[in-house]
Amino acid sequence: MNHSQSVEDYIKAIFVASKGDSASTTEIAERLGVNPASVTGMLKKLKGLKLVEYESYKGVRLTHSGRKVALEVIRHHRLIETYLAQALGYEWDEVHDEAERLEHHISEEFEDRIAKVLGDPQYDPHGDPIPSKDGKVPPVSRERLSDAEIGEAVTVRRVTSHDKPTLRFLREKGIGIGTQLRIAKRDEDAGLIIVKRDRTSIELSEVLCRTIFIER
Amino acid sequence: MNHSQSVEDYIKAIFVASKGDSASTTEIAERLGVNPASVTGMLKKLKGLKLVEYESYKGVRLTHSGRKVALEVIRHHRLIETYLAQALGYEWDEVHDEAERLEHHISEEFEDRIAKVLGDPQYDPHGDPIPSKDGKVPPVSRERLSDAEIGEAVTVRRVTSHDKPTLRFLREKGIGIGTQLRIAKRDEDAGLIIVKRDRTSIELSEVLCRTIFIER
DNA sequence: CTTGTTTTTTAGGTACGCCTAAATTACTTT
DNA sequence: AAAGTAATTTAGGCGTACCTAAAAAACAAG
Repeated sequence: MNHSQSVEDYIKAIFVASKGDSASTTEIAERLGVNPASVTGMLKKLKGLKLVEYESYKGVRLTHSGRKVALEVIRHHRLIETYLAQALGYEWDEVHDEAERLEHHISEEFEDRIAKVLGDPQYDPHGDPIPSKDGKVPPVSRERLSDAEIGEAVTVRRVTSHDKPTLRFLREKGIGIGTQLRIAKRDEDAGLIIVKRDRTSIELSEVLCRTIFIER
Repeated sequence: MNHSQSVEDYIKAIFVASKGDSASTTEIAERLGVNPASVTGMLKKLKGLKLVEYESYKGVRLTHSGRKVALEVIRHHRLIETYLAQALGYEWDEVHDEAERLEHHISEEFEDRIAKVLGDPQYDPHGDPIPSKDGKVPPVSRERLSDAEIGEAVTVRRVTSHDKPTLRFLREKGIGIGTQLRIAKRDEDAGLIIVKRDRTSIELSEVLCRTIFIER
């Protein structure tokens, strides 16, 4: 039940890499900034811990208990991010690194206390869902800003790009979770979408808009 | 400027072990729950990092820069303890372990933010002084409750015992930092000191009273 | 179905921080 | 000053998690 920081990092990486099906050694290696050869070694260890199902050359997937570990780590991460933003005034582009380091070192007690102070939040500052203690993941929007029609009024619910400069850019433009936008124009050639927040118009790249999830 | 958790733990242990003069290998080993042979190895490493002055069989002492590291780690530890107590409602007997793990993993940014939220506190929940960012240590009382005279009225300023059951006992008796007490009686034979808090009288062992520092 | 490319694994090695057992140095006592 | 005891260091190992280089398996294309 208690795993090394490395183990937790691998499990988390496997969880996000294997959307549904299984994850490849290479992708895990890339996510962790580690050599593929090192991943192979760790996968064998994780198999021994019964956290993954793994056969040479066939990819990995989390076991039930591996998935549980992943959700716990992600819960820690997102709760900490939320706490940093709400209680300590961090901006949404500043929370990730701090949470990344802290997530492995807080106790159950600490987790419970910050969750309580925050009123058991369901979403973190990026709109990412915070798994509950019993492993339930709150629902998320699957509609992308990039798919919205001209003239539509939408509310920003989630931003999956965690790139710092991008998040800072959005913040400076006054766009965050809960912001209301209207699609004003699209420039397909330049790959741009022009949106309006109140009366100000903002140019967003199509690529960025694919990471912004909305409610109509 | 950035050290491993082990290095930080050793430096902290050396700092507290070497009150004034130099620390012995054995004492450091005991404090860290580690084999003396392991300490020797680490001391050589620390010497290479210029954090300690060390010659075989002669004991260790921190260099200027080692002392700086120690004060930083202690600042982290005590700030976190204070934060846990003030912002998250931890009791003074619950803060140590959590702080011990977190102290190595918080950023400067985090340190600054919690210090600010707390209003740059000078003392932690046990009354231990919190070194300032530039390495100044606030003054502490050197008068022990065990040395107070019968009839004297005193205020508790610091408890250096960090033993959990002891701290819990004091808390349950309503004794904490800032509590006013009057020395009612002494039983030298039994090694007891009877104090009064408001109208209730409390029996404390002489040994415990030597870890309680007061203001008269 | 064979060849070439990509992915993955094996083999061998490094750094860190710990361990035990044995040797050495320092300290104490007579 | 010698002998015994205690503290410390040396020597040799272990586990974790990483690396590079080389071998092997899987995949893709003609």
